[in-house]
Amino acid sequence: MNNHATVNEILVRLFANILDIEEKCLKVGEFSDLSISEMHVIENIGYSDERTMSDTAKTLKVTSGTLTTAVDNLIKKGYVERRRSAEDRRVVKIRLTEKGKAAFKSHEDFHKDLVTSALQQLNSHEEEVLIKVLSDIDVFFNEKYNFV
Amino acid sequence: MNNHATVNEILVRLFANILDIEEKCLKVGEFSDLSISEMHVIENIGYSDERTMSDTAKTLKVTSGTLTTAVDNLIKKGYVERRRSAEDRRVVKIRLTEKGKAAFKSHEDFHKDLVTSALQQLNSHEEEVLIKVLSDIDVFFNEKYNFV
DNA sequence: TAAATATAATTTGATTATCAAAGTAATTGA
DNA sequence: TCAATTACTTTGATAATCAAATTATATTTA
Repeated sequence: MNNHATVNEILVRLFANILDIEEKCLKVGEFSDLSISEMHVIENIGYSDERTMSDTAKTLKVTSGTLTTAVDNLIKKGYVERRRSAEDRRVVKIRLTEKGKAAFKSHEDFHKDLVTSALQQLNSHEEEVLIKVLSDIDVFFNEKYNFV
Repeated sequence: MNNHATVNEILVRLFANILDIEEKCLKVGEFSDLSISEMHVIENIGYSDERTMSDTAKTLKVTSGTLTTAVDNLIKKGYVERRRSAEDRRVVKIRLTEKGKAAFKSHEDFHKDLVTSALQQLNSHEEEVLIKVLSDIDVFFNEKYNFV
């Protein structure tokens, strides 16, 4: 029970810290004209070659109106391209430009670096446990709060 | 190296999920007139009996102007009280009202529940490793990114 | 197959969170 | 004592977001 309070405190702090580190590092890097939420849109598109607006909005958990304006801005800044689908002309497909891909890669590298730094602190047994624990928690949250 | 990619993916997903769960649970609960960021202000004040505006702004990492408007709204909604310090009349002290304390407790309980749920998945050895690992990472981030 | 319904995206109008810079009032220190 | 500093608030601007209305297209159904 005491442990739970500890974990809670550490998690709250870790959470705030990570968000903060991400934001500050973005602001001093090559792609500082991107906000965190714009970077999250890029991150979301970047894992696929091409995505529809509605799928992207759904996984980002924003309304399609919100995504439309976000994508408008990313297009203006040269990170994203938009085209209408030929099969279903209601559908709009978005993909990263070369600049978008570079930003995606840079953000991925930052993430990897963060994780590598963190894992370097651990011995191989701890690393194994951490991975198991994180997967378990991930699965569990998806089940328990799947109404979300 | 492969592990790092796994940890990265899980963390990104876990992060998004936790933020989302927090927001959605807040919206269906008793204190649904509070936004997440308002709840974070309450959380920050709640650990102390009374805090100054500048200390609070600093730990929340927002400007004092931002905090002033946030506190204005929290006062309007009845969660926070503000008074000028007698010792130094430039200083403004804020504290939670009874309603604010109730909201704080409710949010704490939610956090505890989340952590308890997560920890239930683990045996005691795993739990121990998790706590050590989280503390190590927390300390490490504070050192590595303390420019932030 | 024409009309009704559903779907995908955008636009509109609003709110909230945020910042930087300017302003106000109180305190400190040379 | 008055210039500089500090603590906070106000102002004016911008980002991100939503819900609801709108437009265009596709699907279903009578």
